[in-house]
Amino acid sequence: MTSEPQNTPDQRPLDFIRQIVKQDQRTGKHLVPITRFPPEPNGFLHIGHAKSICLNFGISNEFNGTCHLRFDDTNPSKEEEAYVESIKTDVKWLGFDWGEHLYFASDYFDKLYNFAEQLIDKGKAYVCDLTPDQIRQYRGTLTEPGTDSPYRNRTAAENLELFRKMKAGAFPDGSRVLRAKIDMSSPAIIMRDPVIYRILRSTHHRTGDTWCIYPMYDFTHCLSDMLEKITHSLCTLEFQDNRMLYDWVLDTLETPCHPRQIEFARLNLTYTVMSKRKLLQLVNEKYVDGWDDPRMLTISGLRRRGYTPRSIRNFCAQIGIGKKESLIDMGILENAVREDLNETAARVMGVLDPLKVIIDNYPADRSETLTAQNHPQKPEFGTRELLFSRELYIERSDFMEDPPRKFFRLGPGREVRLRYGYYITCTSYETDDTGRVTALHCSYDPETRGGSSADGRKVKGTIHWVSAAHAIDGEVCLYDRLFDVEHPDGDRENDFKTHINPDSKQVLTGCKLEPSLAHLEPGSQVQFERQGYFCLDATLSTPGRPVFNRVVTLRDSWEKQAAPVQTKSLKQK
RNA sequence: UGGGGUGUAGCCAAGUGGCAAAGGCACCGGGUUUUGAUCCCGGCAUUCCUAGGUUCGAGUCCUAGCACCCCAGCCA
Repeated sequence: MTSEPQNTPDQRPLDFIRQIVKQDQRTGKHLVPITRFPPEPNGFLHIGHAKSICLNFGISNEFNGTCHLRFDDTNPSKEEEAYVESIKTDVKWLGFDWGEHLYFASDYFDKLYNFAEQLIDKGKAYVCDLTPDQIRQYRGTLTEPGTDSPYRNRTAAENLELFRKMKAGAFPDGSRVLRAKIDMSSPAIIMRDPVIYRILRSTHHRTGDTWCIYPMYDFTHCLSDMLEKITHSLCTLEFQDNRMLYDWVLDTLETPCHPRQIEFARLNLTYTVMSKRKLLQLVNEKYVDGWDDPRMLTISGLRRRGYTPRSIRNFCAQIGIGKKESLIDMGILENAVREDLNETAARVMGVLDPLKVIIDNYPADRSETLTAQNHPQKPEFGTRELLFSRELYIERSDFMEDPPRKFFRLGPGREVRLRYGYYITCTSYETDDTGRVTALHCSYDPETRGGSSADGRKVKGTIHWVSAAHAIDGEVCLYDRLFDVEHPDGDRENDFKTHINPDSKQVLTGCKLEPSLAHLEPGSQVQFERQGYFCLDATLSTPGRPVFNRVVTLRDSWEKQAAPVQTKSLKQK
C-alpha cells in the first residue's frame, strides 16, 4: 500500500454515522473518535465485513481517530487461531492498519469476571440452576411475559459463592449460568434476565484451559468497548435490541465511560449469499473449492479472483451507510473493479478460444516485430513488442461464416484490422467433418503495417491475435455469479443451494497468450484486450503453465445486443 | 395496543420546513476511438409507502393506517 490519499477530498455527503462522529468532534464530546472492528475468529472475512472495516477504519482515518482490531473470542467451541491470522491478513490487505491496537476480548476475562462479581454484589446478577430448556420456558414468548426463575432471589453471598464455584469447575457444563437480574416481564425479550456467563469446558485458542466459564456477547462487548474507551461502537441492525442490554450493563456497573452503540444495515448483494453459515456450507459441501475460491465473496476469494483492495474500498464508499435493509446490485461491485483496473491494468492480447489463421501471402520463413502500447490512454505505461508471422490465432468468436451486416469482425471476404498489426481479408476457410471451422486463410495488406492505411480506407473492426509460433499456452478460468437468482436467500420454499448456477466456473485450456505474459507477477492483473480483466492465479500457476482468473468482463454493448443472456444459463425470474 | 427498526427512481443514496427532489450504478440516445472498452455529451422521480391535517410553503412537522425486517441461543 503505497501513497494513497487517506482522506479523499471527495464531496460525498456524510452518512448518518459520520455526521454523529463529526458532531461529537465539533462539540468536543469526542475530539478523538475511537472505533473498533470486532470480528469473531470463527470464519473468514467476506465483502460484508469489508463494509464494516471500511466504516470503522475509514472514520478513524478521516477524523484523526484510531480504530482497534479486537477479536471477540468468547466462545472457544467455535473459534480458532487460524481464523485470527486470516482476518489480520485480510484487514491489512484491504489497506488498513490497527497499529498498536490489537486486542482480544479474552484478554479481558479477568476483568470481566470481576465485573460479574460486582454485578452480583449489587444484587443485579444471580446464579440460575434452570436447564436450558426451562430457561426458555420461563422466558415467555413475544407476546407473553416471562416468569421469574425460582433461583432469582438468592442472596448476593450465595450467588457469589456459587459463581466462584462455577469458575472453579465445581459444576458440569451447562448445569448453571449467571444471569443478569433485570425484568422477566420486560416487553423486550433481551431484558428478561439474560444469561451472561455459562459453564463451558473447551480449550480456548488463547487462554487454553484456564477458564471453564465464559462470558456471553452482551456482557463482553459493551465492557470491552468501555475498557478500550471506544467512542462509537458500530454494529449491524440485528443488534438494535441488544443496545438496551449494552446500556444496562454499563449503567448498572457505573463505568467511567459509556460508548455509544450505533447500528447500520449489513450488506446484501444480488446473486450471492453472505452469511458465514451458508458460505461454510458451500465450502464443506464442495460447491466451491475452498474459502478462497474465486467465486466466493470472501476477502480471500476476491483477492484470488483479482479484485483490488482499492476497488473494494471504493465499492464500500459508493454503497453508503444507512439503516435501510438493502440488496445491492452485484453490478456495482463489478463496476468498481473495472473502474480501478481500467486505470491500472496493462493491456495485453490473449486468445481464449483459438482459431488458426494462415496468411497465405506472408512468407513462411519470416517474422517481424510490431510495437504495441501497454495502455492506449497512458503513454507512461510504455510499449512492448509483438511478434507477427504467417500463422496466427484469433478468437473463434471473431469469425462468422455468414455474418450479419452489423458484425464488424471477420467473415468470408471481409477485412479487419489486427490490433497493432495489419489489415487482413478472409479469402477462404476450412472445416472438418462436423462442419466446424478449423482454419482461416487470409491475405494481408503490406501497406497497413501497424494498423493503419495510407489510403484512409475504413476498417470498422479491430481484433486481437497472437502469433502461433510464438504464443505461450495457458489456462483461463471464466467465472460467473455463483447463483442464478438475484436473491437466493429470499426463497422461503427452497434451500438457497437449489439456486446454484451450474456454470459458474468454466475452465479453458489451450488458450494462446502473447509471450510477454510469461513474466507476469503472480497475483497481478492485466486486461486481455476486448475481453476483460484477468489475474494471474498465485496458487495455481506454475512456471510453464500460467493460470488466469477472469476478474470481470469488459462492458460489451455488442454482446448485449446480439445475445443478451447467451453466456450464462441464467433463468430469469 | 409485545418490543425494536425501516419505507425517496429498476438498485443504492443525498435531502435536517423555503429558489426548479444531489450523486452513483443500471438503462436509453449521440460524439470520439486501431479494445463494439475507455472517454465525452444528453436523457432518465410534476414526486418522496398511503390517507388526512398543520403551514404562505412539507420528502421534511402532526395524526391515522399499510408494508417489510429483527428479537423467544447457555451464538455473535
